[in-house]
Amino acid sequence: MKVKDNSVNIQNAARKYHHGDLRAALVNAGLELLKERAVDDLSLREVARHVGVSATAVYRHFPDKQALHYAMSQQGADELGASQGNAVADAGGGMPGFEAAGRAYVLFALANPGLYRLMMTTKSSADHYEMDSSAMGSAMLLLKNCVAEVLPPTASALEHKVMALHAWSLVHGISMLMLDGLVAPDGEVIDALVTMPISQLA
Amino acid sequence: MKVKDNSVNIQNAARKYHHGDLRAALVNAGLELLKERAVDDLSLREVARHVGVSATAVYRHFPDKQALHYAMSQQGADELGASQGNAVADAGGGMPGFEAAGRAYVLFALANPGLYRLMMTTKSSADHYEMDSSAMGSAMLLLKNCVAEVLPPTASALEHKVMALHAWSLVHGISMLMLDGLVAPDGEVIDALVTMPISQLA
DNA sequence: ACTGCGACTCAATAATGTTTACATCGGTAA
DNA sequence: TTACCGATGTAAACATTATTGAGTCGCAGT
Repeated sequence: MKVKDNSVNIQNAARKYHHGDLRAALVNAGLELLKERAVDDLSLREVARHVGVSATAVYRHFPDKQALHYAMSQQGADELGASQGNAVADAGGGMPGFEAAGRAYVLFALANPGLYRLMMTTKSSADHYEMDSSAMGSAMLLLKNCVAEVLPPTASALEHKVMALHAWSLVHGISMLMLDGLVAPDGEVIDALVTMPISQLA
Repeated sequence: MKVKDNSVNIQNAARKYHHGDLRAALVNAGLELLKERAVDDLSLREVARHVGVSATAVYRHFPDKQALHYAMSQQGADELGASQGNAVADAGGGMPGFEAAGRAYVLFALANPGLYRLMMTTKSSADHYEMDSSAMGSAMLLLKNCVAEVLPPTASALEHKVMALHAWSLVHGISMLMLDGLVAPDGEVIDALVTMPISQLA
């Protein structure tokens, strides 16, 4: 998320002093470890060790552990957004696109349990009360677009909001229930939930 | 919040050696602290301190910290179930009861952020893949009953399952979004989500 | 070559979860 | 009553953690 990168001279490719973009390396290592550990079993020191750097080096790039978590969360949200974007494009937009986005959301959560939990647990720094901003920004935007494509042009802003909320609540709910082992991760059930109620809302 | 108190003879009232039902006291202290702290900022030692007992005493009643969490989670689920039960009864069952249960669920989550997060995060010990068992047992049962009251008698088992899943996913989703500050906790929005889609499903 | 500053290391601190060995209470059986 | 024993609690110790502060190293521009 660093902004400056107009460099042209030798060995640029971003700030690269001793290590070579430690910040990104830390985030990636963290995401890597999150594939096998739960977030509570993931220590700052272990991430640093995994990158081959002293534990305190982390503090040159993040004010504290939570900040690292937030960065990881953001990158996860980007991946999720990209995955959903592809799904929507493949489905050709419209209502099938909407449903595909929902499926992609749940599948992402099931494929990345630790990361998904982190994404939903990590508090956005301040009080937002806006569906944009937050780490889930890009995914949110996509959701809004899907809603806009599905609802008739006469629909009110409230209707848009409620439909978006409904869809998000639904996919988040199934995801968590399946991650927690309360519901078997059955593709047919996912399909049933993602398609049925949405089409009735349109 | 103490439950058992049918005592007739002198100082029985369950196992009470040095302290007097430490286990319950620890769970209650944990729940108390969860009202103001997040679960990650809640240490075993602090709970013990709050009860006025050594930190290692906890291990006479719980094998580890997670077990304490699980016990707290269970008690929270019971409270939630009771709250929903009252709501259903007040609404007189049927579809209004179903909606009332949904509202009660979301309101519980908003009133107990730390506890609710704990309840959803705490993994049930083994792999269940059953919507019963788990800490959310009583709430689950209530949900099933509501669904049974609302669906026609001809509905298949799958339809029951999907409708229950849909409802739970929905209320859980709104709850989390509001707890995370992504959506303002507006009672009207809650009502809109809880009532509208369910009635369309019936 | 010198200097400054950004990126990193080392050592230390307070706090945590958990284990081990020990103390104490209360009921049971002699 | 008295001696015991297991359930319950304590104290000390250990490994690990997040975070801080005082340094060290090396690239950049002068």
